[in-house]
Amino acid sequence: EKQPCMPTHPQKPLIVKTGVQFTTKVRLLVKLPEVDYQLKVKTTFDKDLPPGRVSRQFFILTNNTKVMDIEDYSNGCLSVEFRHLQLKEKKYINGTKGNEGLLSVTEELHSLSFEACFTVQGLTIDLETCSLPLVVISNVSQLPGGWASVMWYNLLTDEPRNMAFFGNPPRATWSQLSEVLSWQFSTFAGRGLNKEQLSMLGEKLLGQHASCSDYAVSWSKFCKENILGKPFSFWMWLDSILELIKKHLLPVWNENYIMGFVSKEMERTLLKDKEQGTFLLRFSESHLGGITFTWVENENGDMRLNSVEPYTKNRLSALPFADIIRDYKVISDRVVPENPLKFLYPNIPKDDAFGRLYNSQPSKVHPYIPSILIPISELRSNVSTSSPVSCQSPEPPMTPGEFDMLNKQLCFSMETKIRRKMAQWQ
Amino acid sequence: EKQPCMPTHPQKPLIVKTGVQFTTKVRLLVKLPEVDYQLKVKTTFDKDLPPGRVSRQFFILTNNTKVMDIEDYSNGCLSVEFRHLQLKEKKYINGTKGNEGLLSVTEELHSLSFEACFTVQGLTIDLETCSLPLVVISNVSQLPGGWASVMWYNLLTDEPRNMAFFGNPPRATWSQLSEVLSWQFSTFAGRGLNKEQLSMLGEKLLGQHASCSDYAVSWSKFCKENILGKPFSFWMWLDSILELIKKHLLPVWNENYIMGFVSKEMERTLLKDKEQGTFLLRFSESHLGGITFTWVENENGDMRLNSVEPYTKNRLSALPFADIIRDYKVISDRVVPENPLKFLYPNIPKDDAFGRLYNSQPSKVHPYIPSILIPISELRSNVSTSSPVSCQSPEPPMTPGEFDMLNKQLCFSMETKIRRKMAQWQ
DNA sequence: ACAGTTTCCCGTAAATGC
DNA sequence: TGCATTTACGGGAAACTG
Repeated sequence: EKQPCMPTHPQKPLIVKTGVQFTTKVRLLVKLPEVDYQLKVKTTFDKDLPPGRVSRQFFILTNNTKVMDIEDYSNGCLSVEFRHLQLKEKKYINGTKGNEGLLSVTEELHSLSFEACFTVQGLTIDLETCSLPLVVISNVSQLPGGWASVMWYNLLTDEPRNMAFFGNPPRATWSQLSEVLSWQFSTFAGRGLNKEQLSMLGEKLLGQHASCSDYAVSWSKFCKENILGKPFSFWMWLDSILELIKKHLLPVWNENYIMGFVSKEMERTLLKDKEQGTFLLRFSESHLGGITFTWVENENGDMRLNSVEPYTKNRLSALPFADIIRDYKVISDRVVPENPLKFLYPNIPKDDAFGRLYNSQPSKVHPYIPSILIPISELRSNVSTSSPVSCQSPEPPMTPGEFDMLNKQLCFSMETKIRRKMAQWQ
Repeated sequence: EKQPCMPTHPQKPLIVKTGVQFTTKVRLLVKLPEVDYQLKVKTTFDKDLPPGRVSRQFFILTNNTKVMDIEDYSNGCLSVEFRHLQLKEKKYINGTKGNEGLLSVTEELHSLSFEACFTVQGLTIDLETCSLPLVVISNVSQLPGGWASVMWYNLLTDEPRNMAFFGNPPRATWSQLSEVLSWQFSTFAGRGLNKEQLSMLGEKLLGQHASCSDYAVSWSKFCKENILGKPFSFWMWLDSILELIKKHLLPVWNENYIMGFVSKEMERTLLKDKEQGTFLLRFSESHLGGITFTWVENENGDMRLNSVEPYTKNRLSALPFADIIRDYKVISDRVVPENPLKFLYPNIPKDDAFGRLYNSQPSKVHPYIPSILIPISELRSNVSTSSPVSCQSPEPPMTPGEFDMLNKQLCFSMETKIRRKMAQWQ
């Protein structure tokens, strides 16, 4: 009967952080016969606790009762918006909390309930509804995990509230999952993932099953288990890249200049026959939130690929990425430093691609001599010969595989599906 | 009878930030005849409000009563330490707050009171004491202003609580003030200011009165009025330098490699006859928290001075200052870049001075080519001839003047005086 | 409109709990 | 002890408020 609207973290609905204000809205969808008194709505957190096991418990710190009002810009239905709500954890419930130890806090699902009661023609009517499952976090460091839960839940079930969802979470087919991943990039970074990029992600996540778009990925594989040999899971890695783009690479990403997700084999294949100075941009697979460039160098007729140590948010906040590309220099044995980056793959002259994105340095504070930071690599001749060519292209090999790209229509319908669901709560 | 001990911001006692925990301690200095019950102490914020005018009002959020205990490592006297105290502002006292509009929040003085009551041999005895004046802030951005107040108060009065002090604050002689300033640097940066540095500060603050160490500086001049032509006061400027040192320049400062405070004339005098490549380090006078180097260049037999655009905390957190000095390069018209910094004034070879402070780059993440940031200035030949030599040494001229350096003994006695006072509360 | 002041809250670091 | 989770709070920015 009523439609509640969810609290939102910046662009991330259904995640609430303790001690941070959130907003929620309920709408009464049925038209009531004239009610001559004001209709009060009360919101409660986790009203009906799941019977047995109880994990963390929270309560709403601030005032949780408000009167419904005729919605401004709408068909005159009643609605109420709770603002400045804030969650706090109940301490010392009864001894220890009975969490089964299997679920992490970001897999724990909660909900907001809304209740109202009114009398019409001697009839007392109780209204009640509640939100889609929420994830409660206490620090933004838990946001990626929480968001993974929200995505998985809404991707894989239509149940309005299955609080035990993560007790035995269903798998997602790669076709479903890749759609959501691309949607993440288009929503948060402004441009989705293309077929090739998704192909590399599929290989990374599925290995030998990558060719099968019906292959079902487990929740654990997606978000809980670490990538083999790395101290982070697939989603943590991907989300770190999303954050890097949002904060430091937005224009470059949106111009489609970042290939980003390329396997080692693919990189070599693409650059093999290219002119010296051809380069591409891709994300680090070994570290969280890093971007590097790989360029073609010609050494006595031998082609070889070099990659720079990845740039992370710290360095990028000192120096925008486009400027890094403009100014990057390699100096080998007291020769004049040279910028090895000439053509963005396949063959766009560097300045044609990045010219508009360069910063308008230098700064011109008069009596001073302007100074900029430039990134530089120093190659000693012994270093440059000590590593065999096969080691020059960094990071472990990825088995190439076929990958069924989702067509645009599917992609949109997915987007619509999630959007529709989210929209119910907005 | 009792000695309270003050809340502390990191190293800055007598300043309390709302919503942030602080600690305070009270000691009973007299030995009481055996008291067979526990002695409760209650602490109250601003217990006796000054009668008329009332400005902001605060209260202690957390539990404010505790039982005195025999102090662990001491002569067995009673003491109690309140931890996790937290201040919150009372809102909507009675309409508007009656602040006279003259004092800023960091000039508003407050205090903590401590009360206890006990009966001995039928006699009821009330004990009460209170703290030195406190400054309450709501954001760390107010810390410099608050600390200025604490310094000024404790420098210029021995009254234990004169809450109206800043209604008409006394002046400080330059001799008193310079001692405190030097003490600030030795306390927070590990090395005080020498005679020449204080001389430059004196000129900056006093102008033509700089030669007179008895000249009295007003509170307003020190902390409230902006420096002529600048959007900040003398103390805000100096404190920004202190912060810069604390966060980014500690080893360089403590090695005494930063001359720091040098007037334009003095700089020119010092460097005039020096060898090409001689440089000195000084703080920016035009911007908050900046450091630059000025070096000697020889151009067809003409000496000239160049200064680099000052480095501020943002750049220094991308690149440590010693590395900047090591790597700085000037490139003019496609010549091989050269580092113009050779000898730290007067004539210490650069690497002798800074060698130990260089970072141990590069980082060696194997498959990648390591990359570092280097600071670089590009000189176009037309630029380098367009500005007359007289403009090369930046920032407006400072009238040189004589300055009576405080001798070391005075310096210590000052330090002792403030320390003694602070110690009472610690 | 605006400046002084407070609130908000991310992101890092430290503390806490299990 | 180590890992998961929460708390603490500096710092930049937005919101507030006379």
